[in-house]
Amino acid sequence: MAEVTIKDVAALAGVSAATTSRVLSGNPATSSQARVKVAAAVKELDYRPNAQARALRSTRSDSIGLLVPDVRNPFFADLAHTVEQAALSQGYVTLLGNANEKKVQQDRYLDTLISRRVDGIIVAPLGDGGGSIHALIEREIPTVFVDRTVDGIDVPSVTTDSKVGIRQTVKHLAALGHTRIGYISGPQATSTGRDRFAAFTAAVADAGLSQDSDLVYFGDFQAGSGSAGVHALLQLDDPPTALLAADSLMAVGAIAILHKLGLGIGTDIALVAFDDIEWFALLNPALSVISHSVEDMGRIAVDLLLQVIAGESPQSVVLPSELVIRASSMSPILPAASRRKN
Amino acid sequence: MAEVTIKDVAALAGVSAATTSRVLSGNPATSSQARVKVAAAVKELDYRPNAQARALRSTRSDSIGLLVPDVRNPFFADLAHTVEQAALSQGYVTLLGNANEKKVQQDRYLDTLISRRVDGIIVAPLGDGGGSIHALIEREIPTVFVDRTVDGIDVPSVTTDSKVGIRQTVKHLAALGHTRIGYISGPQATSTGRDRFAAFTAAVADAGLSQDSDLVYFGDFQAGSGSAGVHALLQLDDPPTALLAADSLMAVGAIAILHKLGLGIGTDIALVAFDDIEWFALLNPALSVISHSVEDMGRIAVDLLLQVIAGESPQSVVLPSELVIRASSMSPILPAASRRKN
DNA sequence: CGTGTTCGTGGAATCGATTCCATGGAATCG
DNA sequence: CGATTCCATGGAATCGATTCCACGAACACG
Repeated sequence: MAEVTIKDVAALAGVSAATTSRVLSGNPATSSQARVKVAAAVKELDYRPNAQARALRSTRSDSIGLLVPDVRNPFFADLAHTVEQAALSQGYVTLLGNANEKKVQQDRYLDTLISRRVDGIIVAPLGDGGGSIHALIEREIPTVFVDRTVDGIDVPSVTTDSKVGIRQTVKHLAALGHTRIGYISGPQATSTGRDRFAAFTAAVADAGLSQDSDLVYFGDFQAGSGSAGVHALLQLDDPPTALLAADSLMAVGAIAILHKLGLGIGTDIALVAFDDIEWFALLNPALSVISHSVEDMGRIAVDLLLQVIAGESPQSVVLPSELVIRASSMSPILPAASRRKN
Repeated sequence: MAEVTIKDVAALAGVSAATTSRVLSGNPATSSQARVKVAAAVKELDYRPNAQARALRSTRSDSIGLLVPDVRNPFFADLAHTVEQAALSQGYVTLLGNANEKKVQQDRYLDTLISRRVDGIIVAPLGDGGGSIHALIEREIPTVFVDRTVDGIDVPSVTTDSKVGIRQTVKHLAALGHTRIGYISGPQATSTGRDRFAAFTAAVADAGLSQDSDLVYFGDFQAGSGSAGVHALLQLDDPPTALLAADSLMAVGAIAILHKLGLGIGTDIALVAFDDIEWFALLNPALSVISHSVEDMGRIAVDLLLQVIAGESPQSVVLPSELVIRASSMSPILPAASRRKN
């Protein structure tokens, strides 16, 4: 334990620990001689303050927590990246937790983050307001929801307005002649799952398309359920001619099984995905997507959180979504006769 | 500041803080009555120990740091995921840092992690052994390198033996008739960049293929340089008929520009990428890859780190790599006459 | 020239938990 | 039955930094 402490620095600089601390924290009540002597001693000893001790006394840790449902989901990886960069530029370090789409793991991480006394938490929540999410509110720990929200819990949030993008998509598909659109939905236990489903239902009704409830498959935002969804939808007596997947991972699963079944995306069946991912444009055919800005979402989430930490009560922000048409949904529908049936 | 401390718990339970601490840390020197009373008080007050104070006194923080060069690189996102899960199962939380392929940011994060007194650090290093990497060693902070290493710095590591996979790839491409293979290399400032380049050079020589140095483009492991590399290689007087990209992001860049140029992957030009990513199999045509196990890498890195923390000196581990042939490199080479030239 | 500010500084208390040490009561042994 | 061991327990020191408070020197003003 040859740990260098503030006392060692103080001794070498020939001043007290109190003065050393003042110099290090930029307190103006210090003489220039003290400043240079301390600076020299710090350099000489390669001193790094113990963040734990500092946090214990000053009750701020200069760190925030970010809890995402799944780091491997490119959308959340991007989010982690932007949040982390934005936080860093404000002097905060980000502790990343991965709930792995499991409520118990979410609770486990929230507990840990609370224990470590992070200054605030950004979370894309899953489940209802029970468990540790509730504890956050009770302890008045600065919290911001990102991407998703939780009913009955009133904290600032940054979310996407999925209505516009989904309405555009349905209209676009209808214009190509599609009347039966299959929807691979997210879980109704998440706010994004519910919102997008509601938006889809409304858009389909408005466009006068089939509202057959068989056309909706409820997945879990993971790749596997995208495959399962396609499988189920294609086995209908009157299968859909276009598909909309409520997130990128389920779209990946859908693409995988469509390949396997030998169905041509964009020709045999149209496909649109929610969430824009760099690679989707590289697929052949390129995938149409409902795009929304991760960068804005991450940046704004950090902004809001810092405001909450500062004691303010910022308004929630809703970001727009927008359809980006690519080859996977460009061809007009084929006459029924020439379509294969699975 | 309605923070619940161990004293509150002690008071409610009718015992001292010392006893409460013993109960909470599972010290056997406690009576069963004390245990039940403390447990009840903890529950009643919803007490969470202050991890900072605990770490300050006990000099362990039960946390490890993971520093990756880029979270948005799916390979490192996967790595983050497995490391985090493996660490969690051993009772450690992971603090994720993102160097963003920048040495200054790497140093910034290492400093922060050192300040926070993490129990150990897993890092995929960039740059030479200077800066904060050096400080890690000097302070004898348990460190493990993952994926990459740093010359002259002797810490346990988990890396991939790229030789086998690259040799298989070159042999495979040669068998299809390719004689000029373009190589989009990683930066020579990273160990993986150097290793893979050396392996490629050796394999090409062994197979008796063209060793034209113009066939090598030096990129930076990011998508943009993949595009730039393809661009440069195709402008040669005698352009390559097959390409090998040294990581997944550069492969993504390569695919993007090949699409843009209207060149058919697997037909006009063969393409193989290092790093297996779930989506690569979904591309049309599916991408041939040199695959290595991220799961193993992450799990073993955590294993090694825990051993180092425990004071042992484990051996470094080298994992195998292997060629997975898919459609992007399956067709025999076309006769030169029928190939378009760019 | 004395009184009153201003200003840099050091001593000491403090944050919340862990842990050494001493204590007193119960259990065990000769 | 007295002496010894054992064991649960509480008091107090401790980890490393921050910050309140008081002190003394320097300076300005009347």
